[in-house]
Amino acid sequence: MCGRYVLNATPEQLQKAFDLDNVPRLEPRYNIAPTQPVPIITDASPKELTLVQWGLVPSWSKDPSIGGRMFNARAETAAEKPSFRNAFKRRRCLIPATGFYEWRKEGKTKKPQYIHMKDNSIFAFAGLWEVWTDPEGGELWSCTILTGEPNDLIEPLHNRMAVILEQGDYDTWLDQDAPTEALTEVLQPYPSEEMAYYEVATTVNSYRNEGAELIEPLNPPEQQSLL
DNA sequence: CCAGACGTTGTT
DNA sequence: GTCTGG
DNA sequence: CCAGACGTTGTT
DNA sequence: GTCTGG
Repeated sequence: MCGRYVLNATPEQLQKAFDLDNVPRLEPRYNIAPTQPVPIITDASPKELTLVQWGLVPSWSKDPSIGGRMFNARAETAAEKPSFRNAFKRRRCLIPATGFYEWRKEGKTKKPQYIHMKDNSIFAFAGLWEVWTDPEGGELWSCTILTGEPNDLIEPLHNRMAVILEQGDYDTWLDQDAPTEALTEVLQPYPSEEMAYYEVATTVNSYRNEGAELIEPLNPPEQQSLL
C-alpha cells in the first residue's frame, strides 16, 4: 500500500515524463502524507499539473474529513465501490512520485523502508480524483492511490502495494473512453527488477520532518547488497 | 418505507 | 483502545 | 502511513 | 447519489 511518498523530481523530469505544457516550480518533497496537497495529472487536463488533496472525498460526502482515510483504493474493487466508482469511470489520474515508504514489522517495531526505481527515475501511481462541493459552493479537489498485489520485491514487506503504471500505459489510464478491460490490464504489479529498497531512519515517521536526509540509507554497509 | 453507510490496512 | 488530523 | 489526542464551560 | 439492511 502507500501512505507516505516522495517527489523530488526536477521540473524537467516532470515535463518530460508526462509531456506537460508547463510545470510550476515545486519544492522537493520527501515526506508527503495523506490530507496534504499533491500535484497530479488528470484526464481532464492531461497537459498540466493539478494540485489536489491526497485523500479522496466522495462528491456526496457530508463531512469532507472522510478523505483522511480514503488515501488508498483497492484496484480490484474501485470500479464498484460507491466511494470510487464514479471517479473510476470518469476521473482517473497519474500521481507522480520518485519513491515511497513502507514500514516493515520486525517484532514490536516498525522500520521504514524507502522504495524507488533502481535508476531513480520518476514514475506514476495510478490514481482517481474527485470534486466535493461544500454548502457555500466552494470546491475541494482530491485524489486516491490505487493498491494491488505486491511484486516479488515488496511481497516480503507488505501484502499490498501501490499500483505503479508503465510509462506506455499513461495514455490508456487517462483515456476517458478506455474500456474496463483495458484499464484492469494496466493495473498490474510493477516489475520487481526495476525497483529496489533500503532501510531509512525513523525520522520519516513524523510527517513534520522533511528533507533529503529522510531518504539517506540507514546502516549503509549491510544495506549495500540491496542496492 | 426510512436510516445509515459509503474505505483501507492489518490483526485477531 | 480508537478516532482524528496532517 | 504515523503521531497525537482523547473534554467542557466560560472567559478573553 | 445510490445501495443495503431492517
